[in-house]
Amino acid sequence: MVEHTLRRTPLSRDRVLRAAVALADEAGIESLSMRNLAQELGVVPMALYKHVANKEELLDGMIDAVVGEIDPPVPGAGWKQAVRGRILSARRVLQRHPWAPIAIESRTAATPAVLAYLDSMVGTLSAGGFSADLAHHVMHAMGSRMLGFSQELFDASRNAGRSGAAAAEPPAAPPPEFADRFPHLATIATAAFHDDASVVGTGCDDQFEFEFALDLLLDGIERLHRQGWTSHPA
Amino acid sequence: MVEHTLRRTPLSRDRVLRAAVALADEAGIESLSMRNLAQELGVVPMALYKHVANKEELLDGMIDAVVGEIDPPVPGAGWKQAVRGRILSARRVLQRHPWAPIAIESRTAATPAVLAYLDSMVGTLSAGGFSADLAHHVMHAMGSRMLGFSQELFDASRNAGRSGAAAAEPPAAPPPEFADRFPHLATIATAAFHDDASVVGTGCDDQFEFEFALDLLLDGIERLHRQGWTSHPA
DNA sequence: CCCTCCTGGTGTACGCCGTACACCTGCCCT
DNA sequence: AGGGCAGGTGTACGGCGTACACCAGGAGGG
Repeated sequence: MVEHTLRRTPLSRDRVLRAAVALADEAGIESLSMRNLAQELGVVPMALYKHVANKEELLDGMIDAVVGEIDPPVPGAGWKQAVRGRILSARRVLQRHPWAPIAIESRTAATPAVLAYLDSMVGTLSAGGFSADLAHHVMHAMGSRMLGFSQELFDASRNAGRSGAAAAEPPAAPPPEFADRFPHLATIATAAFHDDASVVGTGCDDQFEFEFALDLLLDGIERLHRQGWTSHPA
Repeated sequence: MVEHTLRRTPLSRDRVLRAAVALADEAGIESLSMRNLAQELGVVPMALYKHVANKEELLDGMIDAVVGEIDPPVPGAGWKQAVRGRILSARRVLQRHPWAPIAIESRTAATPAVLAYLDSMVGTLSAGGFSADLAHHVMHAMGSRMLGFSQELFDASRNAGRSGAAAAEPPAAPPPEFADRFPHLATIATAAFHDDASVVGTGCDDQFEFEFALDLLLDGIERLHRQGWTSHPA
């Protein structure tokens, strides 16, 4: 029975969560089923339920795991650099786990790790002299961007298809009638000075666009903060 | 056989789509199954497949239907008012169809109506004197907010529970340990000057927060536009 | 006038999903 | 030695999307 006792390290909530994250990373969130996950762990599906209550809780655990990967705030910097740096770290994390945005958005309530992250973000703001009032609105305004979401309308990276980093197929040249039906989109798409201009949502430098929006927000926030904004601006 | 021939108006793609939207509106997107929808229409599930290719295409059709509800741009105004007004209209539409954000986000590619909407938005910008370059970044920066998404981290309105407008249960008072674990969040939550201060994500004036973020972006954009921003700012 | 074809609704069936529930096994503690 | 319990197992149920074969009944041509 040696083979039997050595066959595998016993399951644990942690091992389940880690395997789930790995599976979602490499096969896409849509192939994360309790059955697939169990198979991956060499175990029968129902065994998982001894370690997570149900699939919802499994997802919550996965989210907490990835949110925990986000860098802690750098201590020295001012609020703006601290917030900016942390959000960019969050973005890096989410890029390692492309399923996470969908998973987080689909949850209705926040998980502990997410709350802790947001709490620390608010802490950075108050340390920077923000009123609770302004900090509150800022948190809302940043919304899910706070967690590194690019929240594009069509997010190519969100395909979550199989094999994770598999070569995204060449953007499938825009059909010729595209320019006729959507002339303005065609204009800004072909005016995409970055590397290659192909179709909307591709040929863009995602990182640039993300920082563009982030800095637009941060600059606006800084301005409000400096002029001591309070609930009745104009 | 009169009863038979009169029994119902025949199905059509349009009737299917309309019924699907209605069902999702009142019962939540999670109870929109081909089977439920068929039952609602007094028809066997497979009958639907004579009018939509599959569930994906059904969702696309639904999205196009609701995006089509968004007001056309008001002709007289400047770009800023035009964009602002249209986005607020989009938001009103999405509030009538709380399932739509989830549905739109879950799609990987844009549908025709969405493209048309975005195209017209870009048109407004170029008419306002925006370079293709800046207009491009602006579209990215606005992201899904363009369609009226509030894109909060935890969006209470996104519960999509049964019976649509059913009374959201009283916010379930924040557990006492909340303030200990997340002191900063507790601060901005209880400092929620709006009507009632209860827990993060509630007791906030959603409309106010949406416009706050929207104007933060629009003001920043206006500033860039006025100073003739181009790809190399600082 | 009949026959044929086509459009659109039907019935059955398959393979996937999450998970309830009863069961069994082997270890730890007394 | 024996009892309890943590943790892995097997079976089963109801729901999902949808493939595929079928059939009714009206339209159109001979």
